[in-house]
Amino acid sequence: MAGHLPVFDRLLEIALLIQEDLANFFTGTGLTSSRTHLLWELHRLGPCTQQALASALNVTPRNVTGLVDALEAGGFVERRLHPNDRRATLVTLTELGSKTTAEMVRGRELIASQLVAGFGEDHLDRLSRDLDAIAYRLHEMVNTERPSTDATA
Amino acid sequence: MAGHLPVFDRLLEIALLIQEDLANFFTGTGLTSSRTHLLWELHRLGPCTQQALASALNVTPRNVTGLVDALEAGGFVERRLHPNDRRATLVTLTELGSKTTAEMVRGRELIASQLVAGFGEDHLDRLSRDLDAIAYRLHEMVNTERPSTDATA
DNA sequence: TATTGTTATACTCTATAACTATA
DNA sequence: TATAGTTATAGAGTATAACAATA
Repeated sequence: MAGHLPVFDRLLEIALLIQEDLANFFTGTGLTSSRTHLLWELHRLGPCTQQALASALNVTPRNVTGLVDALEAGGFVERRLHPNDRRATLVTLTELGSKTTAEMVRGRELIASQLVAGFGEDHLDRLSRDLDAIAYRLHEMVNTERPSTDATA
Repeated sequence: MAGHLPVFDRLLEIALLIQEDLANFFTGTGLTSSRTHLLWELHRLGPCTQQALASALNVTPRNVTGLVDALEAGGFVERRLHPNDRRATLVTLTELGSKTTAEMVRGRELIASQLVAGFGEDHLDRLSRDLDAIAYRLHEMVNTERPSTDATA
């Protein structure tokens, strides 16, 4: 019966630490976490429209405008003409942007490997499966409209 | 050599989902995540000064002023006179605040148990230990000034 | 002199609504 | 008519700096 809270608390703690750690990692690049996130999606998606970024980041198009403005001012991305649609802009990484995302990839790998250094193959597999299960259940919980815990008035 | 990235990615995913889920849980209470966080710390610490809250939340005292203003307006907390120090205020939970934090405790336990439902005792222990190790390493990473990954210019 | 909380100011993220230019 | 991106406006979180009251 006991034993599940420690897991949850650890996960929460880890969630916060990962954020801190990642933030720490990018301090000095002049990037906020939102801008970092956009840059990361751009790296994953390749050049794309602001609409696509808005969907990927789950924010409004207006919000993307602001983030792209800032990243453009910082020299990380460029707005280019869309070949087929003159309404749209194609947001693309500049050289600095590419260098930065390459750095992000390396940093992510470094942190990832340090996190579980010394864990054997089987150990990693087992842990991965557990986390898979947990992530799956969380997805379910998020998508299931919470059945109202009767939060009082 | 391979196998650590999945773990990291899952942890990141879980981190985001937990946030979403918790946010979801408190939608309707009219509480933002920052205010929820303050309420939670107040629940953990008991009545305390804004300075103490600022330390606990790792934000500036000025920030706490704003959050307490909002929570006070919402009827969740009260500012009381500090018995020994007339400069300070003692922030305390109102009845509504206490009811809300009690709800938070229940919600946390519900989520926590659903997360690992069906995991046996040994399984939970093993997982807890793994997460302990990971949290420990993250603490180390955050506290160790990143040894400069040579982020270029 | 140091500390507690506040006012003043500013920046970032975020959202909605109305508008322009395309499609 | 619908879509892509923008301007206008607003609210929340956060920070620094200056200031009042109190220690």
